[in-house]
Amino acid sequence: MANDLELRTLLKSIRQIARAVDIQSRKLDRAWGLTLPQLIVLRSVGDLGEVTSRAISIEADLSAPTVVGILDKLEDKGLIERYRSLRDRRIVHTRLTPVGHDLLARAPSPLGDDFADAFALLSERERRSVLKSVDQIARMLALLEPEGQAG
Amino acid sequence: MANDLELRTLLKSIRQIARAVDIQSRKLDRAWGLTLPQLIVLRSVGDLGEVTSRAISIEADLSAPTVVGILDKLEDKGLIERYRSLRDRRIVHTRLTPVGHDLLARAPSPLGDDFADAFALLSERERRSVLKSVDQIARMLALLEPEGQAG
DNA sequence: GTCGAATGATTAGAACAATAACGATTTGAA
DNA sequence: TTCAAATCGTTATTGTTCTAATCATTCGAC
Repeated sequence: MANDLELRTLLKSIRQIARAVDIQSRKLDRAWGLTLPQLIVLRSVGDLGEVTSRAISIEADLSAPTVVGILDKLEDKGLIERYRSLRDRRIVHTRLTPVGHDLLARAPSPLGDDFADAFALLSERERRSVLKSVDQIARMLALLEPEGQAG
Repeated sequence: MANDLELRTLLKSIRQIARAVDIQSRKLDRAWGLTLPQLIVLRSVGDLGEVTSRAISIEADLSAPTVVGILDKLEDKGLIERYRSLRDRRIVHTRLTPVGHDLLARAPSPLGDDFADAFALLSERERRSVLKSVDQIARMLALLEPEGQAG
């Protein structure tokens, strides 16, 4: 079956990507004191304004507990601040501090400026193909998540 | 810059993939007692025969310490066994036990049979495009790894 | 008003994964 | 032979991430 070989190749590429992203995250941390997930969450806060944890969770594709852990770290670093909603005291809003806003403005491309440059060098056709394919994989994998999707 | 938006989209897809793979790994663990990295390493051992840790590390795209940790778990489960080389006592060889061999033969597709089915339904043209694009991203990201790559 | 269900955030626990540091062994040069 | 360098594997430490369980609060039925 040619399919099995293709699946192995695909899995290997996916693993390489995951590993490279992880390594890039550590590099980012050494250089900027922010890991990749932290930068992504910080960005989400910057994009969404005074945002609930749940909204960040959806925007950043991270589970709620993961978001909380990252927000804890960002708060420790003084980049964000949290406060409970007066309307509904279950809800916690998050917003950037001036320091966080400043850092976000200076932050590099999350996957690294080198990667961003390399990506920019691709033709528009190639970029489109890449985006489409990666999105396709993401969708196909996401289908499996909800238990009992069949029907 | 359209590029920035594209990079964000790409990053988001990559994150979705990473998360879906992680969730799939936990599902695999519940059903088979093996996480995805464990299955991948077990596969590598099955493919490569009596193999050194270093070779597994390269084949499976995992750091040496990570491989050791996974081999520890596989050994605890009785799926592999390790023994020091008589020629060079620094080297540790790994091989499948009969139990490991049997489990490997029954193991499901690492990304899930549902995903494998969905992938098989794609046209050959689509599959090729996906494989090419994902490999392209993997290569572009891998370029950044060696420190001081700039020439 | 009161009790149970639903919702939002959080904590507890377990696994993967990396870098850095270490120990053991081999190799090669003096 | 003896010591330095290289190599292989391992341990220590830190960080991300999930699921499951918990706490506080709100909403709805009565």
